[in-house]
Amino acid sequence: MNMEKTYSPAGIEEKQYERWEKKGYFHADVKSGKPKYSIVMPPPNITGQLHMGHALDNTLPDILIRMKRMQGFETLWLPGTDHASIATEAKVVESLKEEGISKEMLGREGFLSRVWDWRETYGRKIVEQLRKLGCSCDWERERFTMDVGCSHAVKTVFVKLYNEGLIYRGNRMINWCPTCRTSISDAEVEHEEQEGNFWHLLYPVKETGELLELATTRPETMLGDTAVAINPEDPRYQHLHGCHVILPLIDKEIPIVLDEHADMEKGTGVVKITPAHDPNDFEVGNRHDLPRVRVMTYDGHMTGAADKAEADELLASGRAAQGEPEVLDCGKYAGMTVKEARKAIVADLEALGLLKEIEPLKHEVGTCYRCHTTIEPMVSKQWFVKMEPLAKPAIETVEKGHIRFVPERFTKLYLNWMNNTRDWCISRQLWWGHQIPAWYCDECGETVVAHEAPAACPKCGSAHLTQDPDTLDTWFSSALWPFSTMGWPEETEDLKRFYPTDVLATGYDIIGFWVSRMIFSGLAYTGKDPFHTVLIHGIVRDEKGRKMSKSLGNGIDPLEVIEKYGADALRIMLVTGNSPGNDMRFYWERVEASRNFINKVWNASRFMLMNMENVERKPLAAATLQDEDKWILSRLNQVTKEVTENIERYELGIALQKIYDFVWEEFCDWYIEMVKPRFYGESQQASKEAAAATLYHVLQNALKLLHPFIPFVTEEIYGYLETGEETIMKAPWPLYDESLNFPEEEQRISWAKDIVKAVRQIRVDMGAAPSKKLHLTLVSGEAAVRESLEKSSGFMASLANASALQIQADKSGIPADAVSAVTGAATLFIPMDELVDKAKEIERLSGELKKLEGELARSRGMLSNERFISKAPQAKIDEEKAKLEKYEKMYKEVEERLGQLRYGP
RNA sequence: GGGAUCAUAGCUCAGCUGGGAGAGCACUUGCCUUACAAGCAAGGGGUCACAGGUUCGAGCCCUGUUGGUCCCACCA
Repeated sequence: MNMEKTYSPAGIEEKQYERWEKKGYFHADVKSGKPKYSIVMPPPNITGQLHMGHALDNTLPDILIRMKRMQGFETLWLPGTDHASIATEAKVVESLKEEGISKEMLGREGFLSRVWDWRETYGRKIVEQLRKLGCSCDWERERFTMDVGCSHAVKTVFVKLYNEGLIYRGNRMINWCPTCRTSISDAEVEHEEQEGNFWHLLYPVKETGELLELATTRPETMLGDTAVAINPEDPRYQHLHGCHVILPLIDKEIPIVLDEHADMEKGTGVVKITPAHDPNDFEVGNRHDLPRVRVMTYDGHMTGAADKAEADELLASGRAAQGEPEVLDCGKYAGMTVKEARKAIVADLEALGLLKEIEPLKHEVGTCYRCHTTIEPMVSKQWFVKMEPLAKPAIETVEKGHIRFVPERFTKLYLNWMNNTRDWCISRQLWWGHQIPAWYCDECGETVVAHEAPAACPKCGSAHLTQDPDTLDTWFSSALWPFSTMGWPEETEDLKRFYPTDVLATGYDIIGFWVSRMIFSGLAYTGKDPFHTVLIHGIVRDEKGRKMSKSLGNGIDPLEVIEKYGADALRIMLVTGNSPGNDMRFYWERVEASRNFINKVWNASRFMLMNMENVERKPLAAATLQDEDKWILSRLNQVTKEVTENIERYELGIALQKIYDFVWEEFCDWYIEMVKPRFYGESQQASKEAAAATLYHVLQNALKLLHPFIPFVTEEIYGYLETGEETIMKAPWPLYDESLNFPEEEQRISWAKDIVKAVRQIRVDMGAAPSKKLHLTLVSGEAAVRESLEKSSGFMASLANASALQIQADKSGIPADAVSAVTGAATLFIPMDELVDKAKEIERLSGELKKLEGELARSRGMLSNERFISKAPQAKIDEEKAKLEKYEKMYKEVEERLGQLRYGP
């Protein structure tokens, strides 16, 4: 036995992980006859480092997988990484910028080769970091969202949905990010409250000459107005039905249309309609067949003559898709940024007397989730997934309970998302990602959607076709992750064996992005729910409760934690005191506390091993076990049951708390202390062997229960146990065993513990030095109790530091001025050498009496309540009666003792 | 505007189906006792946000109020 006094994880963790991996413990065998249990890892982006979110994301499934593996399941935890198109592309563009290169300079192919280099570096890095965390995933099955298999799945789905009419291309309102220069989906738009203005503009009415007042938050879009809407019911404007307004600045005549969208309650009840730049207006435009006029370029400037010419040419060629917007030459405003144009247009309107007022207004503005640039709604030709038919079964499967969210409240969030989802814009104007498998004929404009580039246009026979330059939304491939990683659409062995998966563990922030899309995809393409349970966790925040972010610089690097305290400590920290779906804060003190617990486990093991050096290791034999042995075995047995149930219910924090308390308090603070006299004193060999066997059994099983949480240290210790097993990873999970319940011994040990605690308290109250040996006398009128206490006398004397312990039936021979205390089992007396302060002792006992009075009042109150007696369950009533009896007995004892002190015996 | 969630010890949080308020850290006191000072022992500290209700019994269930956080939403 050469264990260090304190456990230091450095070196040990690497060593153990390397061994596990080399031995193939993580690898799932398709052919084994065991029941399967599978989880796919939420693939981390290859954009950078492992962060706390990843650490949590992967600690939770690792706990589940490790337990299931020990329980005898064939476990597959499938890891991988995500190409993260928009985020990665931005990162690489940024890094190129430092070299003074733009992606355009490299060209598409050159750029992509740079991104693949990036992927090589960072993809590898993050996978290494997951290893450091201790993740027991099957690296032989590692996948990447852009590897051949996943790409094949993506193309298959795209072609299939296109042929079914569920994927279409068209001119629709989309969210445009001028910074990322791509469209993004509705899900990727975040709403931020911003200070803005409500500009009240005046538009002259052609027929009546009056000035019609309307309010807008975006005056710069007015050049693209193609109508003004009023509510058909609005009494104020009945006379304007069928009239027109003259759009100021460009003197263009546009109609006044009647539409429900104009809310009579809001503003002046008049709304300007800009179909090309506002989602509502787009709809109004459709209803009234209004032209769409685009006034902004894709990089956020006002359009000019060149933009118009380009668009006109496209329109004239007849190749523009239906609904292609016209483009306006904004004249003097052309080329201005949106911000500049707003200023200029407002100034010009004011000069014309057409600005009535500026009303300050707080309003929600859509921003890009990546760069927080204000989103420009635009009409643009993009690819969309028709959501309604796909969403329906995905809603049903959750409503029917086939897929369960933990905690349950997230079901609502999911359903809300699914019920309100609109068609999903999946095309991105990016290079990094799955290029859309659609080709357009250069001659006739025909669209061909296929796995491979077509040799010739099926319509006109031309050999000149060009692939759509756009790529797919990252989440399009993520949605297929649970099955694309297992070889789908091929009917692979893996797919048959491990799909559907069991649990998906992820943060609540990506339920909409990812979870919902996996569910509808799984149902649509495989006909199966991709998993039965979604385990939702919260966000790891900093100690002030803020989100960890790069811009705040408050992020804690998990690797730094691992370096300083070990992965085990980090894992405990992430699990303790946390419940599913709730956020948590990161505290270094909590990491430290976790590390301390690990060290405690380490030292308990050291204690056992040191003492077992001279004792033969024998199996547990009921005949030789003492009360305290049975007590701890009984406790372990219950903890085993509870912990297993808690983990199976995903209550990992509770499970860990229970083992933690068991190991630290019951096992270390009590049992080990109880057992010391048996090893150090002159006990029988059989007693030592029983203690050793118990220690060994309890420790071994506690280590197993702990292993899913702290895999490294438990494996390291397990190695010292000489179990004959190769690894704790595959050791059988402890089972609850009815025959190891010892309720009587538990009762007796609890009596003994109460007595020890009472003595310790007296010692402190009386200011007796801890080193001072005491004479302890226990008095109980019941023979059975005396017999029981007799059996515990060895450790009681030791734990109470008594030089002599006497157990008797009455108070004979006890000095009158002895200090005393009353416990449930016995009254105890300690004669003090020094004169005891009588008044102080009376005060102490009076305090006790008062506490007991309180208990009695409570108990009697309950039992004298007729309705309690008639309505409460009998067990509860009996329990209360037993308590009352006990307290009455104790009260009598204390009272008697006080009488003696006050008036003499 | 809709929805969710939280309010428990000085701080951060547990508290599972309602049956005598818990942990970690911090604090006080005393201990280097041969597993561990990353430790041991003892202790202080809570009208479980507020107001009602259901119940024999409420931190837990119901209603409302206040305050905080978050999500969703096409309010010009």
